[in-house]
Amino acid sequence: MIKYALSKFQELILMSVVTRFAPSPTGYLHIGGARTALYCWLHAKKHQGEFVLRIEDTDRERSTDEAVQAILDGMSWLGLDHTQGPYYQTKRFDRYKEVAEQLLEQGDAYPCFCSKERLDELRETQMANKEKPRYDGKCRNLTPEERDLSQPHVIRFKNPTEGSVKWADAVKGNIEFSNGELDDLIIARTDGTPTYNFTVVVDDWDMKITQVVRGDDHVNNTPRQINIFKALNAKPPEYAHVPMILGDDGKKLSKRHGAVGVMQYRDDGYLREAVLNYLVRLGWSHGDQEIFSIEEMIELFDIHDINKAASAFNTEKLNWLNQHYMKTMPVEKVKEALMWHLENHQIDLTNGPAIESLIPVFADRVQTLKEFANSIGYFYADFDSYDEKAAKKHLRPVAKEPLSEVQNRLNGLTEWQPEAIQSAIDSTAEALGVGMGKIGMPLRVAVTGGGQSPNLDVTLQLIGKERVSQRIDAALEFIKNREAQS
RNA sequence: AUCCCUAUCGUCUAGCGGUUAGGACUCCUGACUUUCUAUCAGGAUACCGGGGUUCGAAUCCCCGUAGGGAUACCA
Repeated sequence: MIKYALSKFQELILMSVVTRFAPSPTGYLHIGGARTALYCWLHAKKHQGEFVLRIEDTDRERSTDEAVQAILDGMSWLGLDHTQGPYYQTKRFDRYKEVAEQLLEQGDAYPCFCSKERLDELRETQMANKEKPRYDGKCRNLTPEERDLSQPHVIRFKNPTEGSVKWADAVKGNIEFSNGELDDLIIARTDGTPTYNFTVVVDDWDMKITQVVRGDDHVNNTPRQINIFKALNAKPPEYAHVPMILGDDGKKLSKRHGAVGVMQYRDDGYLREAVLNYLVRLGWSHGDQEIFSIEEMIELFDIHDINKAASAFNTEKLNWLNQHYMKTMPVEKVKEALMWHLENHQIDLTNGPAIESLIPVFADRVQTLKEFANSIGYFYADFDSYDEKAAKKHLRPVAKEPLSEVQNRLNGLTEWQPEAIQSAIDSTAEALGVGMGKIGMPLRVAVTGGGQSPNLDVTLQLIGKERVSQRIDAALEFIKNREAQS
């Protein structure tokens, strides 16, 4: 007990956890990035550590302010708040330059004067000879006299040629690369701007990142980065390379798959709780548990339990989770998320029942908030036409008598409550000697305009007594007109 | 071409040398029912292939196969 408490304590002072999410602002925050961000956030939260947001915008051609905003929006919608940053790499150029100088001085980097043309040619010959394309080190051993720094040049990192780089990846396990596979990568371009593999190392080092959680497309960059860390005499962080997310069809995620930007999920009517729960379970698990509150995620999450294999995104399961949360979350919380969609659908809440009373009755019949907003129009506004099929089937001359009879009984009610409404309907069916189907459906179509709705008792109650009576009148009128036409 | 990674129901996954291979989504059947749902109860479906190691392999090793990633003055 004491031993445990002590080690826990030591762990805290010895290495307080710092994770980072480091997207490049070339587009919206996509679902794969969101999951990576969630894992980073969870790991930091679990260990009461720091979560750094860093914008990797060194590629000025492709980075945009809109994309930065989209990423910020996505993160904040999901509630993945950072404790540091956002840092922008473009604001740290001086620092990168300084470190590059250091490497140059140490002899761990060198200027390279090879032209792009020569490099392209080199690559082509190597490909033709079925070799792995890589820089041949032409400028690696130039003498100081041979280096004319007034000429255009890049700076390359002098990668070790012998031995290998290995690390224990938190998700993939032991990985080893032979240095012979690596070449001397460019750390500064001709215009002096730093490149990715270099800035990442400097930043992860400066920001004291303890766990790098990122997409597994970075596995191949890791040995290069570790070598730079070594040259800088710095300790590399722990790496956790999470596999990518595939589309519904098992293919690489792309625009074809529809909702790939995180904000699109909000627009499509998903609750952030559902998206988070879905994402955490996609590629990570804790036994058989499917439902995780944010608190449970933080408590139970462990980067070592992340799955090694890529996983396909399954909208049906997301839908199920979304409905689950609509059914189980406090009504107030659901309402909060729902409001945006109601405004979108131009539903005037002043002209109908309290939206809170609709949430429990609709939560178990729709899967998204969008669908929700789409289904409740008749509580707030009169409709000017019926669903064609439903009307054809149920608003027929035979329905006239049941409709007027039930209207009479409903009008006579002193108490407009589900029980009373239900008994009015029941007694109508009984009095006329017909089944429920003969009265229920015409009534449903009359008051909702369509063939689907919650139970009639609550539906009628929520629509309101007066409105129900008016709509039955309208339905009777509709039937008469129809009779006259045929 | 080379290097790296991966492989359990259709999908997400549990499993970490001995299990009737478990759960969830989806699907099917039944119950409930005035519609659509929801709910409850059943059911179907999986260890990529081949070799080893072992008394015993989904699990460890090797070789294939398939998929993915990387080999940029992108990140």
